[in-house]
Amino acid sequence: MERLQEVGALTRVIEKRLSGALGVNTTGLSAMEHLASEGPLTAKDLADRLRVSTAASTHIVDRLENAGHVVRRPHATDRRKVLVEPVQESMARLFGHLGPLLHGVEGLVEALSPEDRAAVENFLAGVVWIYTDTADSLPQD
Amino acid sequence: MERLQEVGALTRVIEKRLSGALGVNTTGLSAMEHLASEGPLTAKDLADRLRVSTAASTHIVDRLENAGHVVRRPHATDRRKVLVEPVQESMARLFGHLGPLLHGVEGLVEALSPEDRAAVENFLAGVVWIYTDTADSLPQD
DNA sequence: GCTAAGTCACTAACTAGCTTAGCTATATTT
DNA sequence: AAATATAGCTAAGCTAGTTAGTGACTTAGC
Repeated sequence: MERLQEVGALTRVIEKRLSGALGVNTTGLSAMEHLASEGPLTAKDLADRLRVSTAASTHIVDRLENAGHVVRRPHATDRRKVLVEPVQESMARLFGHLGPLLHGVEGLVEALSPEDRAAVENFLAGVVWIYTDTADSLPQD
Repeated sequence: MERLQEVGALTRVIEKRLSGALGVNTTGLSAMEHLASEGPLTAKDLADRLRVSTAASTHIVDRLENAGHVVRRPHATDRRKVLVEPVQESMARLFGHLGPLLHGVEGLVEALSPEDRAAVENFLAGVVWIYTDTADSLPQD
C-alpha cells in the first residue's frame, strides 16, 4: 500500500528537516526525543536507548550541550554518573515543531467513528504483526 | 497513535537487519531498492536519488560491486557514463526477504471490506496530509 | 576497614562513509 | 573550432561512530 510507504518517506523527511532546524544530527534529535519523553537521563541511559557506545554518548551529549539543548548535572547520589538535563527552551522548540503533527494525528483519530477506528486499529495491528514477523526472520546483530 | 509509531520503529529495525543480511549499509540498501524498482541507473542517477555527491555515489557503487550486488556497464551511447546494473541473484535475495512483507500487507488490504478499506485509506491520507504540512513548515536544506 | 570486582564517563586512536575540490575524458553549445 | 558543461573518479579532509583503556567511584564480600 503506497500510503504506508509515503508515511514512512515523510517521516524521514521530517526527521531530517527537524534535525537541521535544531542544529543537530538525527542521533541528537533521537536523544532529545528520549529526554523530552523521559526527563533527565544519565549518559549511560542515553547510550542504551540510542544503541551506541558510552564513548559515542559522551560525544552526542557534547554536541547537544554545545548547541544549547542540554546541560550536564552531577548525579545526586552517584558521583560516577552525570545527568543529562534537557533545556526547557529547546524542548519548547522541539514541541513547537512537532506539536501540530501530534495534535493533528490525535484529531484524526478522534474524528473516526468507533467502527472506523476499529478498522484502522486492526489494519495497523496487522501491519505491525507482518513487520514484526519480517524483522524476526532477519538475522539480528 | 502508538501503532503508527510502532510501524515506524519496525521499519527502521527491518532496514537495519536487511542491510546486515545483505552485507551493505542502509545507503547501499536504498540504492538496491532504487535499482530494484527502476532497473539499471547511472551513477549520477543514483547520486541524485540518494541525495549524495557523485564522489559518494562512486564509493557506494564500489561497495555494492565488491559485495556482488551490482555490475558496472559502459553506457551504450555516452562514454562518460557508467550504468549500474543490479545482479539478478541479489535482487532475488532482496525480494526473498521483503516479498512476504509486501504480500502480507497486500493480503491485509484485500481482506478489508470496501467500507473498512475506505476508512483506512482516508485515515492514512489524513496522516500523509498532516506529515506533509509539517515537513513543509520546516526549513529545508 | 579493606580488597576485589564491576560501573560510569571520559579520552585516544582508529574506521566508515560522507564531503569538497579538482582532474580527465567526453558531450554539448556557441 | 573553441568554449562550456557533464560524468565519474581520486585525493584530502571532516563527521560521527567504534574499541581499548583509564581514573574515579560504587558495591559486594570478608
